[in-house]
Amino acid sequence: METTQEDQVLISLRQIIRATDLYSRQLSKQVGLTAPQLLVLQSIHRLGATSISKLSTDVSLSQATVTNIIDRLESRALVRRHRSNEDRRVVHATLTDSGVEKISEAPTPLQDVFSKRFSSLEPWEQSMIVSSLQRVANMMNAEDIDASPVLHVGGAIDQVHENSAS
Amino acid sequence: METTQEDQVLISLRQIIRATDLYSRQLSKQVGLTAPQLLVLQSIHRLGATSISKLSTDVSLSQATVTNIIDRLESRALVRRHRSNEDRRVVHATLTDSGVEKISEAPTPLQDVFSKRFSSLEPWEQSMIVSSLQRVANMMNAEDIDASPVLHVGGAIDQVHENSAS
DNA sequence: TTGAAAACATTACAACTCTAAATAATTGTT
DNA sequence: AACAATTATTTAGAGTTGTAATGTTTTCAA
Repeated sequence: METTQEDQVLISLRQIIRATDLYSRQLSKQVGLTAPQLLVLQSIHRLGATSISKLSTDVSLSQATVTNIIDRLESRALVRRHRSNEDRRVVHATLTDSGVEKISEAPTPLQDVFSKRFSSLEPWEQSMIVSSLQRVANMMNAEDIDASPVLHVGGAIDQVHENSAS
Repeated sequence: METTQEDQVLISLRQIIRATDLYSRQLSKQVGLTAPQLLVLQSIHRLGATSISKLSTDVSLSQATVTNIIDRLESRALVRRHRSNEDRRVVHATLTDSGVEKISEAPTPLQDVFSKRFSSLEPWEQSMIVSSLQRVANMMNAEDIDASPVLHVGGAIDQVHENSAS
């Protein structure tokens, strides 16, 4: 039986998902934070005091999951919760001092190896990979997008808004 | 603040992982099987009576996880276990009749939308996506593979087999 | 042959993840 | 003002996943 292109997609995806998970656990040992925890922390850092729901869409996790993660972060005093005054339904999360500190000492949420190798690729290669990933993500979420004409492949690749100007 | 290419990778990845998870749950409602369960079932179908460890590398999951999944499959009589006679350490898993039936009625382990849209892409587009995914997977696993500069798309998959006895 | 090391599988445990239901607060309608 | 509908978050419950520890069986060497 031969492997189709689609099979290859599936295989790669599983490997990627697994690698991501393994790295998360490794991270947890080294820094004391799992990848999703770090992700949420960074998101709070970036967005300022935001609602749980905003965080949830930002990191692509359900509200319940974010609540769960914040529970843990709060119990370690990396994050603090307080209800908004304008709208007492919403809960704002902010970083504590140790939360900020923790972020600064933490590595990337992606494998270091990956970062290193990825950044050493040619810009066009990076773009190709990014646009492929985006296409896959898009094709998977395509419930609403029924006939979305977007994504003209040619344009997608040229879309290099980042010029590695280091 | 600007999003780098690497950020884009991370974002897409999270979306893909989430989409995969959501689909798995949807599948579970429709067919009564989660994606990894289906995956394991198909793997047994394809490989014949194999050991747990072979299955585990085939579907990119840990042994413990496969054991766990097989527990569930066995309790539903989709799979049967029996110890090998040649080597009584290993456990073989085989499909029952209802297991085979289940497979035939199950959809792809990937979103139907995805399959549909992916298969409607031009061959070169498919190849580009596959090779991008493979590169990502490889860059993430790159512990052993130290300086492998090139990925010949065809052969890339076999590389992952090797699991170093350092 | 016997004992140590290795290989295979399972168990125990902890984290993550989701959906659905429950709780709390706001908004809109009458 | 009171009640319904909506919005935001949390809780409850179940499945997936991995590591570490455990129990078996095999292999190998003295």
